[in-house]
Amino acid sequence: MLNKHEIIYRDLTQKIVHGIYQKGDLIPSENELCELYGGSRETIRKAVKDLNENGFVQTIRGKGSIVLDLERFVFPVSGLTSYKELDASLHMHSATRVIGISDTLVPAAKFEFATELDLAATYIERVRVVHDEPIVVDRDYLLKDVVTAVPLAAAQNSLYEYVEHDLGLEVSYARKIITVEQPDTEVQDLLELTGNEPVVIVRSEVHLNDTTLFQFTESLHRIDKFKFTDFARRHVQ
Amino acid sequence: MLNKHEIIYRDLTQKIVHGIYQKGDLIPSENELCELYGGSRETIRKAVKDLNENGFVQTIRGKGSIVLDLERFVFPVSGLTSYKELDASLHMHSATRVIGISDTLVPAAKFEFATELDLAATYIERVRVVHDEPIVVDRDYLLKDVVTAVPLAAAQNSLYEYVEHDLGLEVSYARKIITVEQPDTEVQDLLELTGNEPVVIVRSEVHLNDTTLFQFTESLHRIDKFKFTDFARRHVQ
DNA sequence: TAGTGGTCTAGACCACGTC
DNA sequence: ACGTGGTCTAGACCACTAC
Repeated sequence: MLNKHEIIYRDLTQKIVHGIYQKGDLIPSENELCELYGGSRETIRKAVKDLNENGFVQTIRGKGSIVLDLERFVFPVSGLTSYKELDASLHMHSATRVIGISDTLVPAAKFEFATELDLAATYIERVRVVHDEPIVVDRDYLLKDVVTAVPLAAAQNSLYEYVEHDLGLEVSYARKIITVEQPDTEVQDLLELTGNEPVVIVRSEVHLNDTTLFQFTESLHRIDKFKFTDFARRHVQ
Repeated sequence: MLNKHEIIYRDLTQKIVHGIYQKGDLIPSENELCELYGGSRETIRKAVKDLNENGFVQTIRGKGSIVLDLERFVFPVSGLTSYKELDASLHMHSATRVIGISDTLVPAAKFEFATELDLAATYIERVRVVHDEPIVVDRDYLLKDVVTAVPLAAAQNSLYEYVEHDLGLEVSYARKIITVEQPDTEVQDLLELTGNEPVVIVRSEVHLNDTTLFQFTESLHRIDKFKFTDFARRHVQ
């Protein structure tokens, strides 16, 4: 069940995406939106705030909310979105090849935020293939404390769908570190790297809603296929 | 003048940073905060929402807001923060070397979001030096339509301070694209690159509060010094 | 001056966690 | 049952923009 402000948000984004409100237009004023959707102003304002934060509109005091030029859907760096979801929203027609699932300990050396040692985990290694080219190697460590086992089908389809839908866990937030490094030989093979190119590595530490540490992830991207985008707002400290 | 919810937000962040509320603790409940700060619940909730979004706490329904482990201050990828501000908040002790200021047209080929051609701009090229090592080359194009001239002192100190404080403009949002590419020879020289290493390039298109396009930026980072962090929350589409 | 967004309030009802 | 956060309301006052 969606909240009222989410329903309003979605309706407005749809109207922007479908050109009912066009780039440069003002969307209806907050008071008009109150009448249109039958909501109070604070509720409408939550929806409009989300439009702002996601780069759909720019709100200007005394004037209104202007629709921005949105050409937004390339690979996002920030955010916490599963590969499966990206694939769906970007229509990438990508395939996933599962290299292996096994039991290991989390390699604490790789994850500087890993404070505890000898964390038992299920290790999943996958390659993302787009147009027959390997683009990304994903290495996931799901902590045994939280997820006891991972079926192959979940790794092939979507880990997050399994974790959230089947297990009923709520993935909530992550800390990420992005670097550029020389890959090990296994990754060189998997990504079919010929020269000595480095790869972009996004390492993250993912937590559940109740702050439980649940997953470490390493995504290794071929640099020639790496193109991330971001929409940022200025918040002065 | 700060808003009430901003004052409350700052006070709470200070208490977390200084350990008055420690990692794993619950901060006072929203009702208690209402009494503590003499505000209504929606006002307190705005402050707490900001704490969540910036990774200070995790709010759990029926339970409270738990202080997270914060080791947050490395170079952020997302966000829109000037180098000068990063320098100050990270205590990087960096220096800026201004290579040149001149008049040019914006090289539209580099910025795929640059729709119009032949935009007149002031071009500023700078190198950021930390511990005597060149780390980043910043290339800024400030549109002549908005900023007629840039004094050398502004380039040496902080462009954003000049633009926001002296000119009274409000920098508001940006679209960014992050890639890894081979640099041109000038950048190789400036960054003292010996081999054939690529660089990380963050290109952005920056707008003012009133949606005016105002600046194009290209930041070229040495990959061995590149380490970005991010705090991300999951928002399911 | 009228309309816009920005902030804040006091109160209501609900869903969830704890005990 | 009680306290927690999550949502929504109706109304107020202010600051800014446009005319």
